[in-house]
Amino acid sequence: MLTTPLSLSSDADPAERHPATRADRARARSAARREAERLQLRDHVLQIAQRQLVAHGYQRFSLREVAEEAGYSPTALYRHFADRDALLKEVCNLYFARFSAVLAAADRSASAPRARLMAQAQAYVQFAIENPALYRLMFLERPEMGMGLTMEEVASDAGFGVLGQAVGALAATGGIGTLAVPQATMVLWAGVHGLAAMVVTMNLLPAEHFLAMTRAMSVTMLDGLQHG
Amino acid sequence: MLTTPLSLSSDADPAERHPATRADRARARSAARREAERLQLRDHVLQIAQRQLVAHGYQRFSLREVAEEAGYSPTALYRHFADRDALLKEVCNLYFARFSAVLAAADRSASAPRARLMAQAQAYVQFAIENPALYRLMFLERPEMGMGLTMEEVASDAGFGVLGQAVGALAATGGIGTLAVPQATMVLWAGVHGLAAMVVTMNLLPAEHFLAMTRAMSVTMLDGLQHG
DNA sequence: ACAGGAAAGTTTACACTGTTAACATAATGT
DNA sequence: ACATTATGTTAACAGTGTAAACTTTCCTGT
Repeated sequence: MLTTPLSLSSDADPAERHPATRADRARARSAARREAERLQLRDHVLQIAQRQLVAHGYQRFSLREVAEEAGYSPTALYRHFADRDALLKEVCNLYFARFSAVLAAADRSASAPRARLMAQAQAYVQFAIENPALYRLMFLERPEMGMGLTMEEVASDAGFGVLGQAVGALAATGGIGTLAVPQATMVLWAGVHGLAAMVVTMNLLPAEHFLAMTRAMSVTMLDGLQHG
Repeated sequence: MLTTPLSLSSDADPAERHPATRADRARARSAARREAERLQLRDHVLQIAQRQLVAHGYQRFSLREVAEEAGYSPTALYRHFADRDALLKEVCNLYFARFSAVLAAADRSASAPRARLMAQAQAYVQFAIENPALYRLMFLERPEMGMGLTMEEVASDAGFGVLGQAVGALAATGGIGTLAVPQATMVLWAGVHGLAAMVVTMNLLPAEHFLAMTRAMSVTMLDGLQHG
């Protein structure tokens, strides 16, 4: 476990591109192939886990069922993931990247700071509407999974850099009153998070309803920040 | 099961205050006593369940453990509660009353509509800080338990009558711009709910932090409503 | 007063869950 | 060729919620 990645990395070392013996090359390629297989398996399991998570929801997500669908015995997964929570954490991370990409795309869809923030809020709630189980896992159920950071860190630049930057841009145009940028960011985030939490919790109401409410909330908060 | 409550209610019928025979009176008192015992047991179990819920959190709440502490076999509770969720729902209802009482008290602590809403928001988050497991159960985990209502119904008069009334009072003084009262109520609720959800989810941060953020959020939203 | 029946509770059992330990086996490094 | 490591599997443990069958206790109608 220790030697394999080391020999692999030393193989990638440009100083020794072509190892001396053919046996060395074969060994390196073998290790690389095994590593690739391992990663492929991890990806496969992660995809199944993600599917089952959105299908059955967090509460009924079962490690054994994932193993069964993947074609392994229940305990086999423990070779690749520490435990159930570690597996879910990886699913989480996958979607965290996707989520911040969605927010970034929404941010780019407008130019004025206020419009950027409105678009972000809309995309934020839209994500929660489309992936309720995932939003729940990321932000409600297991906070350690989503982030081991404090709220300020998150708001500043860790995962929600786009939000913080847009708020900064708004502040530059005088759109923020007395509040500091981190505080304003947190307020905006918490407001939209409240709507997203409602989306996730009560899945009965139509999506448009929540989106309309998101608009109302966004303009209210932005107006409030301005005339603060 | 059918005859007992009927005879009891017919006993309470003012038309026949004193039943004819002594046997009838004895029978009625016996039924009443048994009913009282039953209610007392329910209360006992509910108190234990509530204690274990706040102690271990929702995820690790176990029906069997409640039964054990109450001194019953696991399946005995099924005579009094349909299933685990029904039991939790009753715990929920207990605290729902307490919660709305807290909000009402906060509302009475001030007179101006804006001050009333600020006080309610503070009390709201304070409740989440003090009873995270319960807030989670009531508003995050099992929405059907807290309420089978739509958001508008809740906001109007079902459980959050105090909130809706305060918003109405604010609207009367012209404190609300273009938004209608139900919408404004929902926005305010969602904003504070977002903070409460954060409190419940990441229990690491100090309470004062969240309370300060609650103030910032409240003034921002109220300002935003006014200059809408 | 006594048979009949409902109510309350217990034991047993089932189908699950996550997780650990012991074992098997195949691929690899020396 | 031998030892080791990686990758599985099976067996087992301690939990969980819940349903069915059985006991016991108490109440009721005749």
